[in-house]
Amino acid sequence: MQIADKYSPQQIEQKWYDFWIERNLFHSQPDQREPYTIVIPPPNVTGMLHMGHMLNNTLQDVLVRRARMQGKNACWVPGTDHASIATEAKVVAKLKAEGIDKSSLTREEFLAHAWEWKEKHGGIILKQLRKLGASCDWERTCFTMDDARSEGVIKVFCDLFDKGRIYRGVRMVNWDPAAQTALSDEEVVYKESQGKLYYLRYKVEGSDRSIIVATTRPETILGDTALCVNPTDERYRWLADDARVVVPLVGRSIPVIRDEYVDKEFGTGALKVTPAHDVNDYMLGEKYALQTIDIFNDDGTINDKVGMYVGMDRFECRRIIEGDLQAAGLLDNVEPYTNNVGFSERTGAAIEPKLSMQWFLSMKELAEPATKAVMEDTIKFVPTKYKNTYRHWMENIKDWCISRQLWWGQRIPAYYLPQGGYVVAETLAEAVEKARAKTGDTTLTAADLRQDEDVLDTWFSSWLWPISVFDGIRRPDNEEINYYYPTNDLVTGPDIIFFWVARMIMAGYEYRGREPFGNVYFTGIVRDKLGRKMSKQLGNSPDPLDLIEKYGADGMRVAMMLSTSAGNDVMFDEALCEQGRNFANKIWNAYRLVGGWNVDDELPQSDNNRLSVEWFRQVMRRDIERVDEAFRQYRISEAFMMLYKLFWDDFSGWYLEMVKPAYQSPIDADTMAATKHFFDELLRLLHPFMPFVTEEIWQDLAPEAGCESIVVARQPRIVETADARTLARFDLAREVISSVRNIRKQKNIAQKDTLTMKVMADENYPEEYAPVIAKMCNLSSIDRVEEKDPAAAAFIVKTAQYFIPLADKIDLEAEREKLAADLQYLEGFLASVMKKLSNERFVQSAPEKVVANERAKQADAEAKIAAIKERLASL
RNA sequence: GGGAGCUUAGCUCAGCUGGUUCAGAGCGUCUGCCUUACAAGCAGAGGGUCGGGGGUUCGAAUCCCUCAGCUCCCACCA
Repeated sequence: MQIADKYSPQQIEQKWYDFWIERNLFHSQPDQREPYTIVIPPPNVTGMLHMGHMLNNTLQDVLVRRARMQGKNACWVPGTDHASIATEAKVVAKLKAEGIDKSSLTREEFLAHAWEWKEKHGGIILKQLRKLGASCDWERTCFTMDDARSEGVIKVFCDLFDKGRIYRGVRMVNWDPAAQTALSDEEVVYKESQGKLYYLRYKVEGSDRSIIVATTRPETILGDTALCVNPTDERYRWLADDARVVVPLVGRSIPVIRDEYVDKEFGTGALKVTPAHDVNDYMLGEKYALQTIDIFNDDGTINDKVGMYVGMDRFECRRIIEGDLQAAGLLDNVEPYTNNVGFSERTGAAIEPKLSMQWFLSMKELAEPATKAVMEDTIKFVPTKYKNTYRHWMENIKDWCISRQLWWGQRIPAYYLPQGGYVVAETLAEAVEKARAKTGDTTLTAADLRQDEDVLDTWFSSWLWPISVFDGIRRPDNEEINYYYPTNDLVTGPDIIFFWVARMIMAGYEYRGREPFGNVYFTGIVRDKLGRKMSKQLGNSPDPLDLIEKYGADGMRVAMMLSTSAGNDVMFDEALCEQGRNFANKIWNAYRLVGGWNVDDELPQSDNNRLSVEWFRQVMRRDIERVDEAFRQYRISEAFMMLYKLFWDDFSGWYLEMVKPAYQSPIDADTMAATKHFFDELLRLLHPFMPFVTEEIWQDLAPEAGCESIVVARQPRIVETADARTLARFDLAREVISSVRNIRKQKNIAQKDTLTMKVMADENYPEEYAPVIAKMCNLSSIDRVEEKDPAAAAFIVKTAQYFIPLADKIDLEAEREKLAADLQYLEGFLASVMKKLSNERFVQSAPEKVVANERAKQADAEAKIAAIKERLASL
């Protein structure tokens, strides 16, 4: 076989992905096997693949490929999310660039544009996932706004409405003036921002005194309907109980109220109350029956309620009003001030608290079983620290504002009646029926009904995802949902634990009566190697597709595995991709070696080869067990690291070197068969992590007739635990080999120069490995001797002494120094052991095992010391 | 303001309920090698008083207290 000495992923990855797809190897349908299911966290339909997706989807693919190779019916369901606000914002921007204003379009026209955009840009991200090697069942690709999912959403809305869980009402909500929609609390991110604190002068009516009020938002004086001080505040004792003040510039007379809510320490201890534009002020307004004046239009400009600054943007207004207050002598002071301002997660606009009519979902009852599920580990969180976060949120859960003033999404199925009131129904026809029943007016037709303009929050569809992808909402008893639900593992980021994870759990219990998944693996955030978040502005976010192009998908996946541990942030460094690529190349070259061997059927298996094979068999057993255990604990990168070392060090560095025939010499059939078997097992173990290079080699290795791909081959399983003695004895041999190499290096003797070795053996001499030692060290002979050889380079492993006769090359002084250093260390070590053993309290209180071990250490150290002293004396 | 977590080699991290090789791994660094699988490699080496201080214990990286620094989540006093 003539193959390149460098592995070229670019040439083979597409080939094998196509092969897998042609054979339909990722497709799943219910059968007798145990199912293993993952639903993808649906990325935004018009999104692009970023490093976070790479991490997340690599992990999912590792899990699903491994499950598939364990003989489970593995099903990974892909799909995308319609991402209401984000997508609508993109479409609006695109139309604007074309000179089309959204407000000039009808709902239907706008949606036509939006669907067009979705068809054009939608699903690119899923194509990109194929480059990574994701083994999704593409036939099952879903979209949160396709017919099946949308019908499910509407059905759930109606159901929850009928159950009395959904209500409509006027509440203070987070208003995004850019998107012009309400947002849920979770969609608001608070950031510290540099602002000013303005001290405004409110003149007291019928007095020449005034009250100074500190505020960060002077423009909201237009909506002031009261002034509030703390009743215990001495500074305001002089105010009459029914005192009134005049709003600066506006001239409106407002009452002074007294409430404990006001913090005397802040500013001047006086608070202006604007019930329409501040959550706390709103509560005060309710409590004291204050007037509510909403001064903003939906886009954040000033409306005409007050007749001042009309049409001006809120921030512009703030600037102008500052000047006007100054000019009127009503601005006492301005100082810099840092405060937390809420911004829209999607559009970045500063949130405006706003009173408006919205739909809400009552959460308390839904939260109960969902909280329990996680706290009692029916659903396991990895890492467990997120249980606390989860519980805290669930126990303080607020009702969910589910309506959005957008067009891109599922329209709320509420229909308003001409005579007032409304009905909620899954279809228009049903709505007409309900309307007739409700009003008694049998002449009502569809044309008389007006459907609510709002759509539902995107998360109101994604919370159903683990159910809806199997059509379990519309057809709750279908074969698929019964088979695949609950899913097994969910891999996602902790940033959407409330948005998504918690709500899926609630929906799971509400609509299936049980958990939607068994385990939730939280990944960290991908950062650059300096620890900064990846962002477009910083330009520190590499394009994953470029990296795949450069290092191969396997290299990329390895980079992800090397940099992650559950729940910790990922410090990504391109050097890790390089390491991944190098590893793929290592595997490739190991195969070039083995593939190039010629078998001689007549050749008997040498002791060397028999020993090597037996040793490596034990190594495999030991490591497979360790890898299994790591997977059980979801320590996935640790599992990978074990395999990395197993392949690179034990297999390539030791085993292959041990059995490698001399140049152009043949190998015996038994050893070749064993080596191929090991290689096959290693490839299977590595396949979930590195699907492409393993398939490429595995196909050539062809270990299994009738199995078309490593994708559906089985993971190696151990039937017997590793023999610890074999492993321990080999470790001694390995130490001998290292020692000889050291001598060669010190004396500058090339590997090709043959040496001989003498051993003063005891039970710590791994004699059975003599052939291996001889081969690895290029020794022509290993002889047992009873006497020391003073004219040789010597070393000691445990208590056995080894001598390499070197004629004139020994440096006695150097050896003496080294022995003296060893001696000193060992004596110190022995002293510390003796100190413990001579301590009665240690001997009494420590467990027997520990004491016995200390005694063993003592004996061991004493024997070694004796050997070294002996050696020193002979020099 | 409330809560959670982190601090171990130059970097990224592992060290589970205190006691074997408890001070580790990978990468990087340094040294020597183009030895017919692989220089994307091989053989070696150096490197940390486990953030500071105190305590419990025969024994602490591991448990407790305290101080310092960092990160995240929740709340949102204008």
